[in-house]
Amino acid sequence: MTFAAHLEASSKGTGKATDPDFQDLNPTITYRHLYAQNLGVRDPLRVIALCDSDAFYAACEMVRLNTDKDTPLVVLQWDSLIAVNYPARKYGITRLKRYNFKELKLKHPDLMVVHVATYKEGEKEPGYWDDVDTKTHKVSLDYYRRESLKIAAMFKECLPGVEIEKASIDEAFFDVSKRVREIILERYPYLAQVPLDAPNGIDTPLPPPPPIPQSEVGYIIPINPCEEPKAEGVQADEPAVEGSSSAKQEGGSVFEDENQEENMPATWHDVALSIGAELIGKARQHVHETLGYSTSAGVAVNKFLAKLTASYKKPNSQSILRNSAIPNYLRPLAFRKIRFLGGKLGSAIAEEFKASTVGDLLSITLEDMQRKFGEDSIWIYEVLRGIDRSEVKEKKSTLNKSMLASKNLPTPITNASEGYNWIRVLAAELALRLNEARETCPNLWPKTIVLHARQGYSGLRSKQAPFPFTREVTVDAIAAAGDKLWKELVGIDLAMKVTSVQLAFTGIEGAEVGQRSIEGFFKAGQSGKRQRDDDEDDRDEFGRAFVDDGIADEGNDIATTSDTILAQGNTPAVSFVCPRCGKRISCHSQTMPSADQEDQLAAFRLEHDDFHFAQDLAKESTGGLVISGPSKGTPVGAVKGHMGPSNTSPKKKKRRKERPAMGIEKFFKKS
DNA sequence: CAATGCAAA
DNA sequence: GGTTTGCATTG
Repeated sequence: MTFAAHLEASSKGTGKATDPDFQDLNPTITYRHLYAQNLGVRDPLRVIALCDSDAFYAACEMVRLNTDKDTPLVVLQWDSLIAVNYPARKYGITRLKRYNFKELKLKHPDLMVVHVATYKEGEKEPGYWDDVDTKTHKVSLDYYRRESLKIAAMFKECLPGVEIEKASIDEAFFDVSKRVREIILERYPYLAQVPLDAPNGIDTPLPPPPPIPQSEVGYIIPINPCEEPKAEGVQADEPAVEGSSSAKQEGGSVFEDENQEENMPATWHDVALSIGAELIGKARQHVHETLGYSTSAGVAVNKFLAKLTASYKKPNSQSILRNSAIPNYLRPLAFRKIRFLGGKLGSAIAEEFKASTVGDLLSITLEDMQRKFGEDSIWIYEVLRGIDRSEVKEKKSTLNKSMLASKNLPTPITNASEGYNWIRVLAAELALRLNEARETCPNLWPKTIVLHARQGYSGLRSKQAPFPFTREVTVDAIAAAGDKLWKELVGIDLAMKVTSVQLAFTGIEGAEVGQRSIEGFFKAGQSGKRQRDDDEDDRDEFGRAFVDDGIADEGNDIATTSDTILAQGNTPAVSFVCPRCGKRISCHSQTMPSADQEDQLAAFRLEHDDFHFAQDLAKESTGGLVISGPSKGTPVGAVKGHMGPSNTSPKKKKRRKERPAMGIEKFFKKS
């Protein structure tokens, strides 16, 4: 085939992309695109997947109790259902309704009803008790968190070279573009070189994709959704009682489309999506086989569409949304189903434009949208047209930045001692969770502790305080800090009854999981960074000599020490000088044991190290622009906003500029 | 940094 | 609906 013919084909043969509402869904893909490594969100071969666990909490309990896969099971939290597995949905059980335990058992003798694990007053660890009472117990989701971590780790292992962003306890986004690109080049080696007769060299469009049938990669959403304008399953909570979705389980290998040509890849991006789906499908299968969790996935060109696609068919299946199918898929969709449009913003938009579907909003111009909802609502405009430039950003560690233990009090408490009692329970949970996290990441500590409380009908109010670093984080220490906050927040006079108490750690930082331990860290700190090469006379900027304190191990000329200086009164200090910037960082405290000070210093050092790392990254992407001077407290986040070219996410709505006179009030009112 | 609010699962 | 989490905004 001549290239003139290719060009002809790529401009004319894809008539579907001419829909004026949906442009850019079928960009020409050239050899340059195929070879490029850093196209990021502009990659025309981008493949993103979202994978979520089916009825996750219920699945966890099934694994824990080793039930048969067909056992109907529900998870209870007090009197409400928080998870219903698919076999149980066949009974018409949904999460929304309220049930009581005995009622359920009577109606369905074979139904397993499990109450979530709870902390009991006084008990050190959560457990599955049969006498749960919201007055004395507190829910524990620890088991689910751990299982979630296992699944994430397995996905990571199965998918080398894939960016993974854990989006919640049961969901993750995958950017498989890189790996897919490699596979395309392996499978279609004739693409590895630009043909000699290519008219535009590397900017020549690729030849047409091979007409291989894509069969085992998942359900391909048709371009023309025949007699089913609304995709079933877009509603997350829809009970699977109808034959519709239960009849076609294992959708991965079943096609209802009689038109086989529909399933032929029409573009190289379609091929890429199929390869991405293969990768995800294999990983999902491995997770299913080894951990026992079934999942559903969506594969599409961006995060928002992947997320939407994942709910097309559940459970235990995956779907692919090709670009050509986007317009017809989106138009009838209730736009409130779109991520970040499900809340107040979504209802404000619905009201403003008297709209409910994506199609209803396509007639709204960008200008109108921005006039009503601020400059940044270009994000909304684009998302309605299938465009989403947000990146899949892998978190550095799987550790969360905050840890919250909370308890709602159906029977409000009226005296301080009850308050302290609950704080102890919450503190016990936090202690357990933090210390567990420290098993894999020893130098981990929360910068602050926060207490929230709701009194009467007012909203949540909060008080926070710095949380000191200690080697052992004890229940007592946390509870003491919590009690102090309680006094500031609610005082001793409980005229207003307390209906909710939450205790949280925030600003949790430390090394990465299983990466650098404290010892390893000192080694890592010097490797790769020259500077202090031959300077054996270790002196800081004040000329004080460093003393080896035994922490840094043999042959290690690291600038860390427990020198005692008397800079601040009589405060003993532990300090080090950064070999890169010469800054001295020290830790002083009258009360802290010196071992703890050293640990804290190690953490400071790590943080400082991270700062340099972040700064190096920033230099790469800003052409050497230094963002700010290094300091003890500068977190990795300093680089935020400089990382990607266009990481447009819904984040903030309106800013700086004058707020539009109209529309804003109702946006902030509750619906 | 402290406090509050929004959104999501 | 209850229990988390993360993020943005405002002071």
